Amino acid sequence: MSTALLAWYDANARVLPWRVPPRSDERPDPYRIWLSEVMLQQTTVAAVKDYFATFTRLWPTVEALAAAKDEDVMARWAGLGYYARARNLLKCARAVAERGGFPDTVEGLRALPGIGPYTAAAVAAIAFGRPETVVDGNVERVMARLHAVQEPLPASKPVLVAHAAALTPEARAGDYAQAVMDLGATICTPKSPACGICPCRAPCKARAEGIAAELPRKTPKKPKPVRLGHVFVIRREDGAFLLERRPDRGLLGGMLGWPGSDWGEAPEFAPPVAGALEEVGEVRHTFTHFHLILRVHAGRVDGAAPDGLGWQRLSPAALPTVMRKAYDLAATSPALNVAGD
DNA sequence: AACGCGTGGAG
DNA sequence: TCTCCAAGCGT
Repeated sequence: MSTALLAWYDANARVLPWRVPPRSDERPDPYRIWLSEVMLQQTTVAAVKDYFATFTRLWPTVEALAAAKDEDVMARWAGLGYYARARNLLKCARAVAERGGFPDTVEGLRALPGIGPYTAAAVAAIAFGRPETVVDGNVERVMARLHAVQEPLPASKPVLVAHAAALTPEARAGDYAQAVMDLGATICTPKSPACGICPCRAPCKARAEGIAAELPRKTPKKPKPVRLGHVFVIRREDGAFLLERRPDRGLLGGMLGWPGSDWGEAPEFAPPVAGALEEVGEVRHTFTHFHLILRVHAGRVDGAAPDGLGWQRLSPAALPTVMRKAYDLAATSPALNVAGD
């Protein structure tokens, strides 16, 4: 099994910016492997590519990243989502720089901020050649199909991990891990797997039973409630905007945002500064666990910034997506007149 | 253990 | 429009 998969990988490995081709003499850079793995947590390759290029250009080494300012790293992460990753990325980089390099064992890696079972195993296997079992969503899907596991996730996870461990080879564990992930991304896909060209079709039980596309089963998710909120996009005559730095914990933690109401059924709201503001419309955005309708108020106002808020020049790219949507709407309205002067 | 935590693309 | 989902982690 693992032999056939490695042979397939040798011929079909995707070319990725953080990856060293199979059978190459080049050793992967642990920093780049770690950075890519953190960015790829619950995030597609397509979404990660530009961010990876920017981060490695600005901060080519873990020491450089460790020396970066928090606000710069958060601004560059904006739009990628799951912002706790960026906060933990910095904590981790500083811990690694302090100790003089990445640990080369799963136990050492696992102790670092933002590195869980998956990322620790992936870095240990890919960057350090250790025979660790790497289990991500792809591996779960491939194992569920190979062994026709009917039990739904997440209850079946321990069984899938055991199957994955039984198949992990001593040699080339990093290539093997990447091979399963490439297989899951290109052939053993969630919706319509290409079983006809799969290097693992011979031993695959789900394929034999004709139920590959139905596995892995998953326990149904809860419906998402709809919440309502109000934000104020306020611009001063000199072009500065009134912004807040959100607290480190919770939704959009550590990111820039527009001042406004809580988000709920019918939240109270009041402008943070007095002046002429008008409601310019609403934007919709879906988070992991709720839908949001955000009413956007905008205007040009001067005045002292209340506690917790500050006037600053704005690069819209530094905003998380929901806040950038509000900005984009406000920027097209006469109330803000961004283009007018 | 179950839930909170983003986003954009595919179907 | 809507649901699902993509190389998970922290609490």
